[in-house]
Amino acid sequence: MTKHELPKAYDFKSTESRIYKMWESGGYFKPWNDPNKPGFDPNVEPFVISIPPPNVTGELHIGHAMFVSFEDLMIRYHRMKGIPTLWVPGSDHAGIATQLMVERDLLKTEEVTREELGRDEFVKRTWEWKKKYGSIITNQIRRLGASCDWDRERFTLDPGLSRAVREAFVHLYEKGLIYRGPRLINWSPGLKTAVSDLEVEYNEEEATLYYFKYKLADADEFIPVATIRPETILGDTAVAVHPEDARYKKFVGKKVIVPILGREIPVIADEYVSIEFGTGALKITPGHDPNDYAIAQRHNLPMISVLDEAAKVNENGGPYQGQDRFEARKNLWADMKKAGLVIRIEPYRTTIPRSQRGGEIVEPMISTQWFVTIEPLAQAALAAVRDGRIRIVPERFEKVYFNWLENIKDWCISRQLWWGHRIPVWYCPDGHMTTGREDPAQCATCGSKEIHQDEDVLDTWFSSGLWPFSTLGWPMETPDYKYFYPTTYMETGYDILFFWVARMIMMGLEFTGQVPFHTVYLHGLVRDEIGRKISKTTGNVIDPLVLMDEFGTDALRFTMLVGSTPGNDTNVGPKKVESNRNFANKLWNIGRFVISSIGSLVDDGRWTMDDGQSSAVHRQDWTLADSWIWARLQQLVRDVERLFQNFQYGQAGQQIYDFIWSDFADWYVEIAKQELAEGGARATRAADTLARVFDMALRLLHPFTPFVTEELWDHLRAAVLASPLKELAKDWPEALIVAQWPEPREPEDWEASKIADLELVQEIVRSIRNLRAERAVPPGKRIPATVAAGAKTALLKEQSRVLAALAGLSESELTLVPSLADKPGDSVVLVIGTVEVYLPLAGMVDLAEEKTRLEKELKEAQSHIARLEKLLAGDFASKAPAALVQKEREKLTAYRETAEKIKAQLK
RNA sequence: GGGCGCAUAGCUCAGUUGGUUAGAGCGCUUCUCUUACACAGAAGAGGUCAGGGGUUCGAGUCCCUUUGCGCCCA
Repeated sequence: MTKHELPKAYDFKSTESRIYKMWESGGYFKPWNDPNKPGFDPNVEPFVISIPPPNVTGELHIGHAMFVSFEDLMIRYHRMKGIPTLWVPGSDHAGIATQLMVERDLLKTEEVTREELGRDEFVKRTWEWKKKYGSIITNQIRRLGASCDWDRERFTLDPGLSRAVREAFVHLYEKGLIYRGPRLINWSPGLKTAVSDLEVEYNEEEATLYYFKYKLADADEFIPVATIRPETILGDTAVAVHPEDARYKKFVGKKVIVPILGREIPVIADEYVSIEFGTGALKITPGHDPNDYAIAQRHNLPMISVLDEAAKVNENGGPYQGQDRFEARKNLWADMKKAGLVIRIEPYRTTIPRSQRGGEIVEPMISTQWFVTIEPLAQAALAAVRDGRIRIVPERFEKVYFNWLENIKDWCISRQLWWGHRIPVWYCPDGHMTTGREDPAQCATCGSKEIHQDEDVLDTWFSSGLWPFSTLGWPMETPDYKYFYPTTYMETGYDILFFWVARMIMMGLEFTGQVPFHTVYLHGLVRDEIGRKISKTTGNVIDPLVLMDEFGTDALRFTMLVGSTPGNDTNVGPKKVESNRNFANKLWNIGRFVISSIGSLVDDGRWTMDDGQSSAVHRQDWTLADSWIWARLQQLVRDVERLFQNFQYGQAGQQIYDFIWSDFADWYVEIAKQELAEGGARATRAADTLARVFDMALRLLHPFTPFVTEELWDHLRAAVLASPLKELAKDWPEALIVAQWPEPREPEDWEASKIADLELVQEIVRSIRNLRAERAVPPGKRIPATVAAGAKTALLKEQSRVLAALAGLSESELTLVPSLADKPGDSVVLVIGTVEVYLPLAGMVDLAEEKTRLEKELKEAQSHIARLEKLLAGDFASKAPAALVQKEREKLTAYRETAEKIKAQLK
């Protein structure tokens, strides 16, 4: 392998799909311990994630990129740890979304509505649509590098998963936890279906408050009433006042007349009414308002529906029948004005319920629907988190979870759609209901053969709630179900904690008797570059495909993963992705250097391998730089492990990034260049360290940026195997994706001192570079230097080549001595701790300027001395941990020495 | 109304058992196409960690409070 084969810049376009195919065809995405295969060991605990199923006909958006990045990272990390790992992919039929999409398409291409086609034909067309477009999203998820086991891909309408839905429904029905009946529900007039409470969004908007008169039936008096929705007057069945309201007390028990319609309705007293709010009198429309519905139940009031399924006024609306709700509002109000019933209107801000899909105003309506009695399920779900069987990360979302489940309302699960799981209930002419795991041939009550199935389908979330176990075969006790269930992590956005996570927990406990997963990890939502919510109307949609085309998948993934904290929203924009593309390129070029260095080693047959690779003991022939980078790497491995255990993935990624760029590339590689130039054993050792460290860095980085690391590692492995270092790679597998994860080990004695020593070298180099830049010494010019290094003389002599190379010193003119009798004239002096560096910059030394500079440094040292003296004189010395106090004492000593040196210079 | 989060460099954000010189990316200034990388290297400027109070030897970090912004639930 020579560097000629590696292009100068990382070309993700020619790499990503090739690598993905290699992984997939190599079978790396499949768990190595598989209950369906010979040699299966049931005692090895697997790591399992079920994918949050995307809409089958949807297209990739930035939210998908987010969860895929996190889940793939979790999966790859555990896989590299040698744990049998399964990531179950799949998609969701997304009832409303898909049906709408197909309807829209049919209208456009064939100018036909679904009603014209009929149910069977429409469902057939939708399946065709699914077959045609259903793989788009999964292919896009592949592009993100997702290492799912595609052989286990599932779809919520698959026969197996449909059987699970059927079983779940029948189970709840037989247990008496499912019922059907007329209730006030949220109705979407545009979609002509019920939606659940969660699918309605409430936003404060500008509205109008209409004040009008409710005339008494038997007196020439009226009660003033205000409403936002005048058309609901048609459905009023009472006017309510507070029992203590002095203004209206006298009217309680009397009748008032519904405007225009002339119906008489009672005036009732109820504590719910607020005396201060509005006029203090409330019209009651139980058929179209949830609060009124509750009041009506307390007072046994009749309920009148005045709107039909398209939100047009029905036969109960008298002259307004057939008018749209907003049209009727206008006309009724005009008529009331003519009748002298209008008081006034005023602008008013209030919350308007809108459909999450489409944004139309949702109408509360009485409708016969199917419901799940949710309370008992919620109790079990509460207990599972309370007693720690399920952990939610970050923890604060537990509170949100508790609060929702403690106040939960029955779940409306029927939808007036055609695309979905049809409710498995049949009716006979007498209205008896029959359900069962198999389609019935006759009514279970009366034996009638004239039965027809319920027209409605189930809420898509009803099937999604079964996802972690239905995908593994439940209700069948399949080998997969027995081994892989319960799953391990549930990773998803906090926005679907109620929609999905809570329901999976409830349903998992109810149907399988087990928690569906042990840990819920909630990521934040993606926002745009300046923190705005992403929406089509704002026009700030971020297309992950565009970002991947421009910067590569690894760059996008790294952006998703790094710089965010669990449960907090993340801003994403091209700038960030670009800088991470640069990181991938940096890594690529480090790789080119490492690989070419290995490639140019001469095999003289004298190189023998060390014992152990990942936990290498400190070697006699290691240079300071070798020891330092190895010690830093061990620190990194420890930190990354700790951070992964705490779900601090972003922080872990940041540290790996910093290590690779700031330690390995900026310092070790630069030092290694000079050692490689020396040739012989020294060069081989440097190449050995380069190879070892780079190998480990690639392993650590792999879960974050799988493509570039895999590609580089393959080249690295080939290069090592073809070099005198070949022993190093003798246990490496054929692909990084299954390479062993670096395991942390306890710090060894030598590490701290080697790190400190190299840090001194770094400080000296930085000081010299700084001065060179300030004095505009030409970058390429090698300058002489004299160093009085005191106790550090031996160390710095050993590092003289490194110093010279990194600081641009002339090695032959570099003098290192413990101390100087006379300080060199016409030079600039740098004081670094106890080390003095003299740079004879002939003609560039301005004595006054030097004095100012040194005085400034002295002042800084003295301020530290003062601070530390004060600190150490106080309670700190007695109360703080001894090691810490010792550290501060050493610092003080060092500053004092520095100050002395500077003072001597100033004399 | 209840709950939660956020406020740190010009911008976007890290900083999780409290440890004394607060970091990154982008942007900015100066220099360099040095044989891995200009998608780069070197040097630099830039922060009273929203305000106030408290706990502590020690607070960006813990507690209370005020202000502003955002989200969720009703």
